[in-house]
Amino acid sequence: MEITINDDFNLEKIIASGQCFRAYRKSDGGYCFITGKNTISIVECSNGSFIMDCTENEWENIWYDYFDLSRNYAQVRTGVHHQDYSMKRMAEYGKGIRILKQEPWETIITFIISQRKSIPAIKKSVECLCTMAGDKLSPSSGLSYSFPTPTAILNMTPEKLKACGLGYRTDFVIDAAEKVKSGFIELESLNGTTDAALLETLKYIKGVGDKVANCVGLFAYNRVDCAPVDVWINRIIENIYQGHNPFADYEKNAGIYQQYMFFYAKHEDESQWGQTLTLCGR
DNA sequence: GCCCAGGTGATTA
DNA sequence: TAATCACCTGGG
Repeated sequence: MEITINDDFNLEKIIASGQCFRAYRKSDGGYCFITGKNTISIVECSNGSFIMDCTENEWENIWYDYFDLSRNYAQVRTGVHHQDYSMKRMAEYGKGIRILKQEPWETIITFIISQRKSIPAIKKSVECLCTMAGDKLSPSSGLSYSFPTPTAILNMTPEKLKACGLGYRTDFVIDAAEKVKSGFIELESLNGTTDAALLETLKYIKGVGDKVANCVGLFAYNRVDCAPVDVWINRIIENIYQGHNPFADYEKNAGIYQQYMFFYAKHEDESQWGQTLTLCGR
């Protein structure tokens, strides 16, 4: 089907904004995403519309929410504080990014794995888990396996988990699987909780601290006021905001601004930050 | 071969 | 509360 999207929607930036670890750009220029057992391939046309290999029904029931299409990001970008020139610049730089609504279970595990790892290493570990313990999907896209369930993870031996490069995170992943499988943590029912309760519950899992919990809140539960702070965000706060965390001033959409900031920090050469941002006024 | 990567939890003062 | 440190492993 073909569709026109009248809002920020840049697949390249969405993938490069570090919120998902399995989506990728195919050699034919199409972009492939996966959630649960559903995969989609999207091609952008020269006239700005998009062609996807799914039915209208699948688009409306799965992908519309996955890409957070009910939110107007162009409008969100106008919410930058008048005097915050740096943020204005970063939001413009990251225009097209959207906050994906991913599977909570997969998001928990992938972000536990992400600690102290480079992005290529994270992707490799995640694909290894899927290949070893995920369900085989009908071919058509390059993603052949779903993300393994808690039970499937627990059926792997610790040795096999370690073979995916999990290292000391192996115990964390097992702990997460046990807490979810046993029902100690009910991922579905967390949808109705407050942010504070959600983060607190997630942090019962070993290896889930402030940063990972906020990532899960933002990228799986669509809590766009959650603003995870990692080393890249910290570099901007130290170098541009003189140690003051600006997200306190952006309450309800803080997580979206955080994502613009992360994308900027990650992709704009650090030697340019001062010129592009600080000299922009303030 | 070295350094460090989208953090966290334990330990110490 | 705040600061310090070890931690598996692999990519650059």
